Order: sequence, then C-alpha cells, then structure tokens
Amino acid sequence: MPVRSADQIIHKAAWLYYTHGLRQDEVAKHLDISRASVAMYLRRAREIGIVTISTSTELFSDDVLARETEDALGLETVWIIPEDRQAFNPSVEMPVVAAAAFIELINKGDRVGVAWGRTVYHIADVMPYADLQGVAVVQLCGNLGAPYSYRPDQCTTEIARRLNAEGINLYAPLVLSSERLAEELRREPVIREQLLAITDCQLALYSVGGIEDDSHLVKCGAITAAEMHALGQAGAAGVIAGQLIDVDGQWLDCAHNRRCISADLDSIRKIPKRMLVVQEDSKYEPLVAAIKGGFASHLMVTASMAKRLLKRAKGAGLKQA
Amino acid sequence: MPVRSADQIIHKAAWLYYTHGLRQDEVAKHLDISRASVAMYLRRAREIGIVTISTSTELFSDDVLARETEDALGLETVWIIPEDRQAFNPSVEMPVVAAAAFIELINKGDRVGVAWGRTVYHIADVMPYADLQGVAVVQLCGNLGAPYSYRPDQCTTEIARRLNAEGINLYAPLVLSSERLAEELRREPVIREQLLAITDCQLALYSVGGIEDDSHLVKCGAITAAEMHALGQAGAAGVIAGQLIDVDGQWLDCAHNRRCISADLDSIRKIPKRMLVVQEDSKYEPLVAAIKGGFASHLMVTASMAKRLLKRAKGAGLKQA
DNA sequence: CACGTGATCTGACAAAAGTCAAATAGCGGA
DNA sequence: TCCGCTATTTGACTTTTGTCAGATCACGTG
Repeated sequence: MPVRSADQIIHKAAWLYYTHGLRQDEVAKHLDISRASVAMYLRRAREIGIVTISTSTELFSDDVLARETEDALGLETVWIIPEDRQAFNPSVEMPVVAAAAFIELINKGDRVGVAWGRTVYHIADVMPYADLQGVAVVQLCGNLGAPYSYRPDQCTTEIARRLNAEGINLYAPLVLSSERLAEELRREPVIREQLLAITDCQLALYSVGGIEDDSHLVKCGAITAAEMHALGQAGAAGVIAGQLIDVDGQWLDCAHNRRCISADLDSIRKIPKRMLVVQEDSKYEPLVAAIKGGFASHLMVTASMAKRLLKRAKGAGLKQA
Repeated sequence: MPVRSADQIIHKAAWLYYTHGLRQDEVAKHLDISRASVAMYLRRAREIGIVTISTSTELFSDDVLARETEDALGLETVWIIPEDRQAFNPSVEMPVVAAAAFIELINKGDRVGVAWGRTVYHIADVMPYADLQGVAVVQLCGNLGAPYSYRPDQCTTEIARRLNAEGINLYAPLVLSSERLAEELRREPVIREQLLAITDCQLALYSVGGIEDDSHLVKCGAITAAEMHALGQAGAAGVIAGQLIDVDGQWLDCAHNRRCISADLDSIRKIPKRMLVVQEDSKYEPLVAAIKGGFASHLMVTASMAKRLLKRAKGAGLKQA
C-alpha cells in the first residue's frame, strides 16, 4: 500500500461526489473501480468526517452552533441570536425573532401556555398580528401587580389579541399571604380546572428568571431581597413561571413556592413544545437549571450563551433528564 | 416568512441528514414536513453550498489543494507533497512518494515510458521492488553521457530491474552533431519502430527541465550555456524528454530539437497517463509550459507550487488545450 | 372577494445508493 | 514457493432517493 493511497482515493471519491456532484457510477468510472467500492469509500469518508456541513463560511457558523447545541443538550430546536454583528442588539432583536419563531410553532387548534416576565412581555410587544382562530392562549401563572406595565394577564391578553386567538386568563394572584389560602384557592373548581388544563397545552412560552436582587420576583414585591438571598442559600437557582427551582431544575420546597398559584412544574414539563427564551447572558446558571429540569425543548439564546452551554455540555455531560 | 426560517429549515434538514445520518423520511418526520420537501431542501442545501468536503481540519488541507488543482488545471490526479511539516524534505520524500504513486498507475501488461533527468533518476533510485511481469519499461529519449551517474538508459534499466519488468532501451544518442544525421538515424528501422512504439505506452514518467545555466542539458554538455541563453530569447521555456518547448508547451523549432533523437512530443501527448513530477519550486515557468502543452495528466508537486499554479489558473485561466 | 402567485404536499415511478455474500487479490510467514 | 490470513472488490439484490404532475394551501393584490 503506497503512501496515503488509501486516504487519497477516499478523499478523491468524496471530492468528485460531493464537490463535483458526480453520480456514484460516474465516480466509479472516473477512478476505474466498481460503484460498490465508491459507495464504500463514501461511507468511510463520512465516518472519518471528511464530509461536513459547511462550517468554513462565516455564513452558517451560527446555524452550526445551533445544531451542535441541540445535539449536545438534546433539545429539539435552538435558535442563536448573533451578537458580534454590529448594530445587532439581542435585547432588541431577540423578542422579534422569538415572536416569529413562536408563531411558527403554533398549529391550528393548539392551546399555548404563556408565562410571564420581562422577556415574555417584550415578545408580546412585538408579536406580529395573525389570524389564528381556534387557538387558545392560556396564562400559566397567577397575577401580580408589576412595577412596570406588564402583568401576567396582560401578556396573555396581548398575545391572544395579536394572534386573534382566545385568551384564557388565570383569575388568581401569583402569591398569597398564607399557604393555607393558596391551597384552598388551588382547590377552587375554576382555578383547579385551569391549572389542570395546562397539561393540554401543545406549546408553552417563557423565560427563566434569576435570583439576584434585581430579579423580577423581587422587583415586583413578591419576595424581598433578603428572602431571595436566603432562598439562594437554600438552593434556589432560578425562576420558572413564578416558582423557584433548584440547580437541577426541580421544584424547591420553600414558603414562596407553597404560597404560589401557578402551573405545576410537572404539567409544564409535559407540554410537548417548551420554548425558553433567554436574553441576558447573566442568566447562565438559571438557564442551566431550567434545561436540567427539562423546561426547554426549544431554546433561544445569544451565540455566547450557546457557546457556554455547549462548552459545559461537552465537558461534563449536561443533558436534560 | 419569519426571520431566516427558510434558511433555518434547510440547514436543519441538512444537519439531520448529513451529520446525523438520518434517512430523508426520518428527517421529514422530525421536521413534520413531507419527504419530498426534505429532498428539495437538501438539493437547495447542496446548491447553496452548505455541504462541503472538510477543509476545516488541517488533516485534509493538502488533499483539498490537490483536488482544487486538478479541477483548475483539468488534470486527472495531483499529488501534493507537504512542505511546512518539519523534517519533511521534498527533495528526499517526493521521489519515494512518486515511485509509489507511479507503481500504482501501472496495470498488468502495460507499456510505460520513462524519460530522463535528475528527478526521474531519483525516483528510479527509490523505486520499490515489485513483480510486474508483462510490463515493459521503454526509454523515451536518446542517450547522453552524464556528468553524474545517471544516463537515460540507466534510468530505464534500473526501473525495469526493480519492477522485474522488461527494459527496452533506445539505442541512439540524444543529440547528434547534424540535423541530417539525426534525420537519417530516425529513419533507421530499429530506431523508427521504437519511436513509433511510444504511442502504445499507457503511462509515461518524466519531469520538466529548466532553461537556466544549471539546467540538465547544459550540465550534460548537450547545449552550451550561451546557446541556452539564446534559446531562451527565442522562446524556449522548458525541456521535455530532452527537447525544448515554448511557453505554450509546443515543440520549439530550433537546431537542438532538430538534432534530437527522442520521443515525438505528440506521441507523448497521446499517452493516456502522463505523470509529471516536479521537485524544485524554481521550475514554475517550465511547469506551466509543460501543463499548457498537455504533458501532464498526473502531476506531483510541492504544496507551494500547487498554490502558485492554482492562483494563476484562477486568475487567468491556464487550462491545457 | 375572486384572483394569481409561489410554495408545499401527494402519490407514483424511475434512478441512484446501500448492502451483502462470495470471489479475489495482496501480504506475511512457514 | 506455497499457504492461509485479511482486506478489498464484485455483482446482484433491496432500499432509499430524486423527480414529476397535479392538487392544495397560504398570502398578498387588484
């Protein structure tokens, strides 16, 4: 066997086939071997990794990153928001792209759940108008007076309005002053039904909250900064639909969560398409927790965030359970 | 049509198909579209150029260069000798690789022509031993006493010996003192037959000579340095099988050529596989002439030479006629 | 609101690619 | 030099893919 002749012929066959677009029998004729051999060489070429989806051109680098992140994290779809590009601000563009992607995920007759947060509201704010009759937009978490102009029910209502869909609000506060009251309210038929109906959603849209002092729950007055600190000590890692989750994405057994009226985390996990949109790169830890907890099947993040996730996944093996 | 969703689905389909190796119907199921659409997206992906032969990994960069050079110059096979790699000296390695590649080109019962020169001798010197009975190694050009230890007949003989093949020497001088004598000798039946038989060769091996003062013809005393200078002025660009060619690779009408006993250039051009091996990067112009003249179907050069050829071909369009 | 436009789906057929058992060739060791 | 081993190659067969015409659908327009 002469020097590299084995690789040589494999590479040449792959070149003629993939770059020149010849048929296998043409390649065979060209190299004076049988077509079956060409098929074999091509299989090897693929195994070796000679043939790849274009990564060389800058054009597709984000797409490749998206695909790799999907594979590494076991997600169905990942959207990457480029950031290096000048005049391209994730905090402005991401909601627009997210809204478009979100609409794409909706099928006729679907029931879609919408949680709450700055990100979700921003998405609602740029949601294109569409005619999705027969679609129902349901509120995933209880209400809460907000220091800014977006309350959970407003998100739901606004999205439903824009999509010309039915809006189904949850007529309950997000947090109650006592566990007992929360428990009782949850048992109320109206509320109970609505919470149960969440399992029927085909699609959910939410972000994940942080547990810093400037977190949404703190700003809205649902939790004091001091309490949040304590919760962080107790293992809280992020917020999903108003509820705290630990580093593994599991429901955190704490006073706040017990006093919460919101979608049961397991109900959310059962929703087939769970679209998680994260704008801020600072939400890395909450995001990791959310992914671990299985709260994302569809994820939209910045390129740098995706790279961090990918790096971590490759190193340790962060897969959703 | 949402932001980039068109490209998005094309890229994803290509990813699942090419990287994950899913079948088209599996991809279709995954993306919830018809198989026909998958086929369409994949076609577009190929058209756009999403699928490529790996160029990212250093591993194959030389192979890619080889394929590109083949394409640009219309050659059948190009071998690249890497040079950047440390402890890899083209002048040492190339003959070894050339010898191996040369043997690969020989088929049972073939008649192979061998010309003469430092390069060819070096190849002969490292030619592996093989048992190629039924193969004939024929000498392409007349003999010439050499200042070093390699004469044309020695090249032929040595290669034939190593390959255990039949050696057919050309019993004539390369250059005669008069055109008349050369003409008469060419008409001699023995010589004539042998020269005609060159057309029957399936394979030829040679290098291309330069026209500098240190060129082989000058060193061997066939041409004086002064004559060579004049020939250069007259349009000589290189030497093939002892004969001068112009910049277009055409036979140069000059005294030397007319006094030469060697393979007719057209006979050489008719040989299906013409393996041209060039070690020195300084032979760029002669090489270009040789390629233009159609003297190469198989070419072995250094990476830097290939790059120069490629650059030129891309710019101007240097294709063999 | 009918219309045209462009994209996608369906189903079916032809073409190409994948696969496998058996034949063959190359290669090292006895 | 012969033998047996392994890896490659072949030819025949099955599966997958490419492609087409017509139907359908979404969407923007006059």
